[in-house]
Amino acid sequence: MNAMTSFALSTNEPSYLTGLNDAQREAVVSLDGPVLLLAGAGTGKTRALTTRLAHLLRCGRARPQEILAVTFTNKAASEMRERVAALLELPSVEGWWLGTFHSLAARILRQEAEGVGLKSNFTILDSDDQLRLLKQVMAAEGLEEKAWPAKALRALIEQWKNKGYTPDIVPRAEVGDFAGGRSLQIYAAYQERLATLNACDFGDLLLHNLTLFKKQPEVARRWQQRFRYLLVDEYQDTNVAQYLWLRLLAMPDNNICCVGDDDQSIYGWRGAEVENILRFEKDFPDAKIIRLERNYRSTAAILGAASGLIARNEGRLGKTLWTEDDPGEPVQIHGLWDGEAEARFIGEQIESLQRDGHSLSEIAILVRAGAQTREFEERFVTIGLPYRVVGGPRFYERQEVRDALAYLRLLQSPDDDLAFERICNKPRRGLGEAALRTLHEAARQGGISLFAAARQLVATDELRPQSRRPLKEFVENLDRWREAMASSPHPELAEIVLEESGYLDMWRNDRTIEAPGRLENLKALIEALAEFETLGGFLEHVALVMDNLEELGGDQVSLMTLHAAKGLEFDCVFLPGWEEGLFPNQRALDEQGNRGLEEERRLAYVGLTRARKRAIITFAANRRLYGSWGASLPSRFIDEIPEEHKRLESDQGLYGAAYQAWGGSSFGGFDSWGETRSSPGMARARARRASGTLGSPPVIEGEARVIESMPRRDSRYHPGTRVFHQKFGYGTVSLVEGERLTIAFDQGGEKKVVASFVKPAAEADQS
DNA sequence: CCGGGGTCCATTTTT
DNA sequence: TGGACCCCGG
Repeated sequence: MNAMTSFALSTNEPSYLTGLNDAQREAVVSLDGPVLLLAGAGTGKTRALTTRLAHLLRCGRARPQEILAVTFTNKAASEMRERVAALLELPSVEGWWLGTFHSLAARILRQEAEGVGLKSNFTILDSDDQLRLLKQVMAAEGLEEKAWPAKALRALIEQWKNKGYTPDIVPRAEVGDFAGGRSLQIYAAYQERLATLNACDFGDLLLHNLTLFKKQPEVARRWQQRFRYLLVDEYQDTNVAQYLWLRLLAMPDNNICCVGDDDQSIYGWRGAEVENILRFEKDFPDAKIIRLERNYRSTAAILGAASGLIARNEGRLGKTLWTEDDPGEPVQIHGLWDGEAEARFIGEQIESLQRDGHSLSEIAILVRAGAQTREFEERFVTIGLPYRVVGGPRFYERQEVRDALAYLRLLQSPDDDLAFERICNKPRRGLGEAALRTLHEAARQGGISLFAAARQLVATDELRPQSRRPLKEFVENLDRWREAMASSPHPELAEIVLEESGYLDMWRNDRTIEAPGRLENLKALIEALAEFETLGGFLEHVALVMDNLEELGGDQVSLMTLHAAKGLEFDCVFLPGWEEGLFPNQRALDEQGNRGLEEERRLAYVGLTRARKRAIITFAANRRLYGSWGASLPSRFIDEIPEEHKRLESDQGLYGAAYQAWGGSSFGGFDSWGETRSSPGMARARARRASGTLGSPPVIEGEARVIESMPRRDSRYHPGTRVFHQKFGYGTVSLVEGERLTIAFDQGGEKKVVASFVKPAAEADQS
């Protein structure tokens, strides 16, 4: 131990320990041996974890290079990096072994690639590449794609990899009859293809690590000795492969600290094993278990509601969250007539909160399934309430970005066949299917890559001139650009490539509404490129950090799934759609039984505990599902929230009627309850009839206020005016009612929109 | 090579 | 209901 630091420790406590509660402090200073830190929602787990890391260094137990700190997401990793750097007053923690499972495994694998038959510069394929490769393999195996969807096989292989199975050790029982029982054979062929391509998919990163450590114990030993202390975040989300990897690396000293919350395990369907955390004490017999139970986030009422709910689950490790906070308001529960009324109600509540000075960014709507956001979006567009949907398509997954990346990958590694295939005819160069088939044939025969085959082929007359000419030009271009890599900085090179290949022109000439956005994205990509030293470094980043470029909007309500909300918090949280079948989700129940129900309940727990001050649950008595209407029952989870922590806001007996239904009594008051299905038209008519009596403020009131708050009447719009809307693109005004415009959008049909949300098409064109 | 139209399907999602 | 995907016609 370093003399200086131990001196500091013995005389006065390090400053970073002040302000921690007893449990947190214990979590920080219990450095040796296995520690399980059970950290309930909002109990300051990240703080404990980062402080522990800082403490390990400060008291000289380990040097940065000897600590392995693992998270699940890039977001969590960067947050941890920032906080550790801040704690230790370092400019950055560059080079430390702090990252996601995948990035850390990739880093190890780059150093050990030969051990599993790869070269150190292997390519990391994302799931899109993976799918295309799999399709090729399946075709080669003579499987009909229609009968056996490649996506299903990808899912199967992913499951196997999650469990740590290489093709040679997949248990018989795990092989279903997919592809006529040949799934395992295809898995093996797929792995072989990957090896030939010098490529890995995400699952391989960990799997290769496991294989390597198993086959070469001395390599394993080297890494075990290197990492003297391990920190693991969100341990309840680990799958078998990750678990095995951690156990291996932790040996022999088992200085491993796992942080997690069994009650927040919501990724079972993705291979996460709650059992990992439940079994911790058995895995590590001398483990120390520390509970963080003091909550710093929510009111006592919210905690009471959430705790009461989660207590229904069996097989928990058990925690009792408490707070010194005010009881606050009980959780509100509102029954509404249908989804439309629900959206209207929540819209009004938000406007009311806004009037009371609440910031929209402190309000979230958390739904069970992504499709539920739609109804809210429509409503919010109509009333002009700013919102953002969290978790849309991610930046590096966009078509244009992936195309551009394929160009860069092809420069970096000429033998990247998947990249070659992706862009050899983008923009169109007349290299269609026929030409590609010839190329594939030549490549297979010569045992070379597509690019190498192309180079050979253009020197012969095997291809017809219409293909040979553009292919020759393509090959020459690639050669030229690759030469330019030496002299031009890579952002500049990227620009040259995209320009000279005609790729940028392709989008400039594209008349669809997406085109300008795509060009923007390409610009952003080039800017991102500038932040990296090398092209290779950038590509590694892209492969593993499929991040969204954080769009910093103004003051907006957040709309997202419950899953996406994990780890976030808001003053006020709306939880719509708490209905049997929707939430808990019927499919989860059907497929997983009680296990599924418990995971749904944990999801409900996660939802409630996102709220700091206020949580509002709603349910609809009628819900349109897949186009047809059905009556729905309030979720059993509503019933499970302790009485003293909830307030039932019964509208015209709707709530009571529906709610009592759970107790087995009949639904009174509504003649439609008996019907299970009815036509949309009828339901709509009923909804209209009912909305006036449901006690929600009449629609007109809300809209009148919106109109008042408008600066002045905008006379720029008339029927026939061309306009542009941020989300819907271009359209033509068909009706003007004060500030409310009815617009026929070129894509997406007719919608009612507040005038301030659009601008004349002519203005949009200029920018 | 595009788009119209038919068909099928329908949690949750990170790396 | 709506989207994703596929097939075929112009």
